[in-house]
Amino acid sequence: MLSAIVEDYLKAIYYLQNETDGRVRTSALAEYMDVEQSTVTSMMKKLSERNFVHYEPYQGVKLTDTGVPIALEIIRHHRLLERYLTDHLEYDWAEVHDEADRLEHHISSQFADRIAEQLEDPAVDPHGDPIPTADLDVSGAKYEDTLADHQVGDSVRIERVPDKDPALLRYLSEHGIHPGTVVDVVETTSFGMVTLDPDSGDEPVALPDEVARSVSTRSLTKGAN
Amino acid sequence: MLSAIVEDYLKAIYYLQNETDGRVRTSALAEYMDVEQSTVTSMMKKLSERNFVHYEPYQGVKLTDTGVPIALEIIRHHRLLERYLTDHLEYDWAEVHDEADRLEHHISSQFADRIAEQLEDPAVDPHGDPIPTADLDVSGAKYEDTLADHQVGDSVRIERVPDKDPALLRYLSEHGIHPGTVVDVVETTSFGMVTLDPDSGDEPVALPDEVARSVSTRSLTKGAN
DNA sequence: GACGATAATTAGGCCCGGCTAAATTTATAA
DNA sequence: TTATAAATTTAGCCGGGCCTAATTATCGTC
Ligand SMILES: [Mn+2]
Ligand SMILES: [Mn+2]
Ligand SMILES: [Mn+2]
Ligand SMILES: [Mn+2]
Repeated sequence: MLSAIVEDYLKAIYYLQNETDGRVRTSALAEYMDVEQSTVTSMMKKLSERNFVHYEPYQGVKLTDTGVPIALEIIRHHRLLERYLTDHLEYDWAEVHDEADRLEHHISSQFADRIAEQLEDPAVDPHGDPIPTADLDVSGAKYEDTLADHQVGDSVRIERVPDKDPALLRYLSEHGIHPGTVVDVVETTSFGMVTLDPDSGDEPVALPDEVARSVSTRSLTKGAN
Repeated sequence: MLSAIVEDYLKAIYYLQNETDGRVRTSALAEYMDVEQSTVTSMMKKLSERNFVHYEPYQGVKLTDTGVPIALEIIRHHRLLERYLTDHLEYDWAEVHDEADRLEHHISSQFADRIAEQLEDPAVDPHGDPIPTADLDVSGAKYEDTLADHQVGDSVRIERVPDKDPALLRYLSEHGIHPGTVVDVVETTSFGMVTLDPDSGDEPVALPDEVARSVSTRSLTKGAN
């Protein structure tokens, strides 16, 4: 019915419209999908034709009520697969993304349901991203702040890390940073660096601001300054 | 690198050339792949171009030494997946074929190796077909005779059943026929019917000759007539 | 309010994997 | 040996998903 490519476009639009909180621009999609803008334009016309998106020339696109559940279904597949690969097939969390990104389009919903059952309906994937339920509810796990939003001295719990960069994931895991890890913010600099001290006893870790902004957190205690 | 379609053609050629023991004809491939003959012709030219097959116009094709391991790799994926789906994900053996036929093209070799490890390197899939080893050795499990080759009174063990027809698989499993089942041949008719009496105590089962010819067996004891 | 930079779309083309209809080759049988 | 039937290939087309180059729209700035 739907090609893997079409599904990937819908998923990309879903992500981007939740980030920018509005219409998704052709340029943003082209960058995200790693194709030329003209390719995006022609694809948007087709998706619009099929009623998956609202498309206004020169103004960007937005998923329709038909498009959203398709995107969510694929995201459910993706995150369940990541969870399954790490929990049952000994994958490292840095390896799962690519495998899940292919398989998400080819497993049946029966397959998804079976692995969900074996995993006992997990709420989040290995990177802390919420897994939509079987009826595509995604209300759980809205992360508000990030590592970049805290003050020196704050104690915070890591909730979610970006899942697409294996090098970053390996770096984080080498320094004991996972969803669930509690860290103290020990330093922030004017030139864009955040230093964390994990409660686990691991050595302090330094992260550039851009990374810090992509790591979701929950505030535990405010620092005493 | 290789499209799922190309992989399916190579797999089909592999099957057909082992059945007919020679060149695979355009018509046979067209039938098997459910496409027009002209489609097969143009695909054979491309596969030949890429050195996956020897193609002689009007004479059919044969896999090259480059083509064979590609086919075997996919067959390995297919059969490992079938085994995994039945053993670890509660699939019925009648359901696994379609799922495996899609996923075989999209799992990494890492994925294949991990499930092989979990299954402890199984020799055969749920239908009794041999699973090529990681280095693509397929010397194990060569089945010589079929249900149609036996005499009334013979006791035989079922070794392998055809895996593509869910209705047949359901019928067989309802009558207690699986690889490993031992049955007595109790009747053969001139109008193409074989009747079996399972040792398990299940009721006798009747099968048309064409099905009987597709069920591989091992002879245990000759009947006393 | 017009101008230039930037973003987006259009035009036209390529490769893939299908199709139908028309040749052409091979096989069969008189 | 030759005619006919059957199998196969060729020719030409289509949709999907990509590209480059050319055109057009939008937006921030003077
Ligand atoms: Mn994907
Ligand atoms: Mn993830
Ligand atoms: Mn397949
Ligand atoms: Mn099988």
